[in-house]
Amino acid sequence: MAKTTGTGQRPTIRMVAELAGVSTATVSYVLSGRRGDGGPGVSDPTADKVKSAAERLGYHPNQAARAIRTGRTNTVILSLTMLSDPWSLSVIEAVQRAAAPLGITPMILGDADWVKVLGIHNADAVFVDAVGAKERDAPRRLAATGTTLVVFDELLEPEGFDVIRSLAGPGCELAMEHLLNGHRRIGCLTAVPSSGIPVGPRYAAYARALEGAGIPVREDYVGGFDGTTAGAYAAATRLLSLADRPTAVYATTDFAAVSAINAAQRLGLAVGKDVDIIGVGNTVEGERMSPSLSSVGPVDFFDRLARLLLQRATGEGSDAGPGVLDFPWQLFVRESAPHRNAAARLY
Amino acid sequence: MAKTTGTGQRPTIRMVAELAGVSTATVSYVLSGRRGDGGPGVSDPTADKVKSAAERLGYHPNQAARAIRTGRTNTVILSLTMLSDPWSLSVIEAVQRAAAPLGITPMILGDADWVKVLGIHNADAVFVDAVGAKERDAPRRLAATGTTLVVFDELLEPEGFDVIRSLAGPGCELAMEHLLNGHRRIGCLTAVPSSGIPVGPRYAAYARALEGAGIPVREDYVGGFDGTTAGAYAAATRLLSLADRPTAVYATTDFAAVSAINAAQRLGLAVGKDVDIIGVGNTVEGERMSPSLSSVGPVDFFDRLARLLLQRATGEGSDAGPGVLDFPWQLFVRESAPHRNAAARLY
DNA sequence: CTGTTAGCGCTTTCAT
DNA sequence: ATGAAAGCGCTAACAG
Repeated sequence: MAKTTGTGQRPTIRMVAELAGVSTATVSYVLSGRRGDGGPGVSDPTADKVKSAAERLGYHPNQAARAIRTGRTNTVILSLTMLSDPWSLSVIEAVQRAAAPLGITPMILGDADWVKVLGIHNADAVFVDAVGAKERDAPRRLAATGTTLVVFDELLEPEGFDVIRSLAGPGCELAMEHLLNGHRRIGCLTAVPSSGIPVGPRYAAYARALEGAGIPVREDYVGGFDGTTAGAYAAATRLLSLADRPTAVYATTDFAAVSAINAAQRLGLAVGKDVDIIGVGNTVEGERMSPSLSSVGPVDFFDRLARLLLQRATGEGSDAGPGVLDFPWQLFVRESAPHRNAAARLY
Repeated sequence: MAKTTGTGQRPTIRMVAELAGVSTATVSYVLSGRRGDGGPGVSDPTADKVKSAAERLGYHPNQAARAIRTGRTNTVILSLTMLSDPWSLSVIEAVQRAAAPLGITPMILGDADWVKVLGIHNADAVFVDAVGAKERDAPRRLAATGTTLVVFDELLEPEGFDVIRSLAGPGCELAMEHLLNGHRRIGCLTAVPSSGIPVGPRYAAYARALEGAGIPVREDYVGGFDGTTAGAYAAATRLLSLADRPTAVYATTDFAAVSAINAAQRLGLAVGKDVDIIGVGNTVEGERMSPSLSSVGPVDFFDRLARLLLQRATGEGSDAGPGVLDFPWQLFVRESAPHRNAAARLY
């Protein structure tokens, strides 16, 4: 078997140049694009020599070195907390689809400690899916030192970086309105911080909607959990095991709603009949499961997010500077919480 | 509010040097470690000047530039197909735990196209969780050009890279033996390629074990699916809806087993009683769910994998060269497929 | 059309 | 104890 490759070291542009009998500049030119501005600028014979030399050596330009010169890494970073959440997978999928044709590689950062990492590593653009309470000014600082950021946050104002807002509040109210049209005993599943008190606009919409309907918030109807699938499952089981269990459950994320559906079925309840369950986020997982999950979510969210991120990464799209991107929300009525009317009320 | 940061450009070591009134060499020295070999080599006053200058500028050394000099990126790449699989999450978690104290950042590559990416981007070490049929020689090529690789594969031989084997075959036989001790109608859930024919050692163990027990493989007992959670759920539903449904289900991955449990419960079957379900992989998700999932899996797998990867990344641990790392497997009997004896047979 | 050269930000001898 | 300077692999002016 021919030993086609070499020494255990990565081939450099210089080795290619030597093997092809040309200068490194020519190699760089041939491999990375046009020279100057106008005409062709390369002869076919030389180009071929270079290409075959590169091929033989298994040469690929060192991105770190290229980055240091051009300032571009051909990389975008996705900082994703909760990788197990289908929402994250949808982000990844959409960004990958959009990045591939541009020769840009999406790298995923599962680490919660994105602030430190982004201070050190460079990417053409970075998406951050959650800024914690202690890091509210980190995006501004990072943006000031040259990091191109797109953050997903309901409250942050754009200061040198883009903010994506999903308008979850109004969206979640859609979900609650849907349930209130047929239910009065409505439970809630929501991830809670260690303090134990529910927070965030998605939970707020629950409380506000109940209040608006003149229904007091029952503490035993609020199932706080730790953010894990197992936790959601346990919380749902507790809710649905109550003597006067809720006839509907509003979950602040789709994945919690999926856990609730599984828990309900385990308890022998017919979802969409004995109990209605609605989620938030409108993930494909929920859409595909059986019974399919009713949910609310932004329209065309992931693709537009991906488009913005890559536009920022490439610098293309002569759009205006950083700003806010809002997403209109919509109600997706499916099997787990069908339409109800007066005749089909569960109370 | 004081405008502490500057121009929208990342501060360089030169800016720090100027602000501190020292040379770039000194800055580099202060911030990255000892100079020379022996004695201290830095005076406290200068060190302080440098540190405070760096602080004020929000300076962090540019990793790309550092990489080009040192050849180290302080990065490991995890190439993970099937990010939704809890197995992948366990890998990520373990590697992050092990990498953090070393100042190494794990980057996740969700892209299936790892060969191309690894040819371009550098990392101190790379873990690859699956090599497809068309890429069998890619690891060797990459290793020859200087990439430090750890691949997870049952068959590949180490040629300049490490191979991790889980010895799934013998492990899966453990699972089947467990089920055969109480069942004769045993179904199988397994992801199948587009060809539609089940492959791989995990499925082979199923067929072999049945054969060994003198039980023919029934085609309608083999639930092939597309690798997604939803697909596994559908396949399990089909299996368990058969007139003479299997009394036990062997799933070639834990996540498929979890789907099977959900499907069984949806159908009103008591898991661990009416039907036994066992998985492969022994993930924490399975362990924590209710009923807890019986499974087989390697012992201490993720931590040892992480240890090896980071050892390769740092070059520490004066171990021998690349080789094969085998993992002994073990049966974990939990609620979804309890111990059975002659008296408790379901046939 | 091709080669020479400077320099990106950083580390690292080697002088001082 | 500190600084000057070379050079990592690459790209981009500018000559030729």
